[in-house]
Amino acid sequence: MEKTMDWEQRTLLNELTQGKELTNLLRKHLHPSSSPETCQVLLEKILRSYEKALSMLNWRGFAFETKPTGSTLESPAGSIANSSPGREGSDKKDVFKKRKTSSGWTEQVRVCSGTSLEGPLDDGYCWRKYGQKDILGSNNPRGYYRCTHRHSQGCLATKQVQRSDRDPTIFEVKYRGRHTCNRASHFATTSVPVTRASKEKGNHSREKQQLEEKQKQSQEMFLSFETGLKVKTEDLDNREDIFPSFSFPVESEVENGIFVCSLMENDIMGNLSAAFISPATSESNYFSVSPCQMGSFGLGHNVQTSESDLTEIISAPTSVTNSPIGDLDISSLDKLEFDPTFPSDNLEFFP
DNA sequence: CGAATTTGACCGAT
DNA sequence: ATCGGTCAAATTCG
Repeated sequence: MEKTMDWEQRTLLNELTQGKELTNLLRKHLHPSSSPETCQVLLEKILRSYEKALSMLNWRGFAFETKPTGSTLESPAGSIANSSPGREGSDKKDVFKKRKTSSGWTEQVRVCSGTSLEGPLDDGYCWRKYGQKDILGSNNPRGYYRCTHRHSQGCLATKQVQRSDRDPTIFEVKYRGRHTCNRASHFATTSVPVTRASKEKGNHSREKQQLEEKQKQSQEMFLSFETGLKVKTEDLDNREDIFPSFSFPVESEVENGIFVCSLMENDIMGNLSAAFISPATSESNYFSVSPCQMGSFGLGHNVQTSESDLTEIISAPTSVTNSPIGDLDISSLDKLEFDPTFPSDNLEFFP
């Protein structure tokens, strides 16, 4: 029975089941005799479970294909039957069907890689590359990444990274999905690495020209995001195919206070929706997330919202040792100043 | 040897 | 047929 489900379904089921069980537990603890802390903890867990489940649903666009469960059900990800490399047989996963893939990118970030041709710095999460594509009309290929903990924790976050055509020091990064993993990343371990200096893998057994493309993601994300980040977001999915805004007060587990960009993705559609997306077109709201000290420059600016998808662009000057990025226009930074008062480890939007 | 990347094929949408 | 996103076998990395 469960054998036949793919991991997504299992994860989803697990989360929901867990939510239910936890809720029951909570009910038992509702007596005055119980400690409020316990309840609090349970509550958090419950929320997290549901959050995760919701994000999965959101992610998959919601379209399940009710399938005669229990029988057959090919081998989705595990693959058993497909012995031949090219899978033409085509029993693929249709357990969940993807809905239009077009929209759904939550946000787009422009990242200026610090030193000349470094890769697109790390954002504090562990990503695993799962594809790369040449994009029509672009000179540079686009790389597709998903959270390393996808299978282990069911974390659905993904991102795509593409070097800007115009300015090769800039990477456009689009994030989608929210991290539900415990960002197992270290970051305490990296003791202010300043020099990644020689990352020269001397031997180029195969020199595709993409050595630059790789050798990025190392664990020094620290410097990367610490410069502060301004984000502007807006609704980007036509509400109709989005989840009927749910709202958990959720207040994000900001345990480490590492940057929290990801947190808005889902929230945008979910929690914050009511608050933020009203006049869909306006270019009004932005959040500013400025996790760390040192942010001495944070210029945000927005470019135009893209045609249909309204993913917008935010610029995140992340640089290592660099002066405030010059290439992004400084035109509109008056109003967006950096607010130093921002709590570093607890973000709360909403003025 | 396990984990991450590379890369061409597959697939859904257009 | 084309394009963008994903899969997964093969390959490389650590």
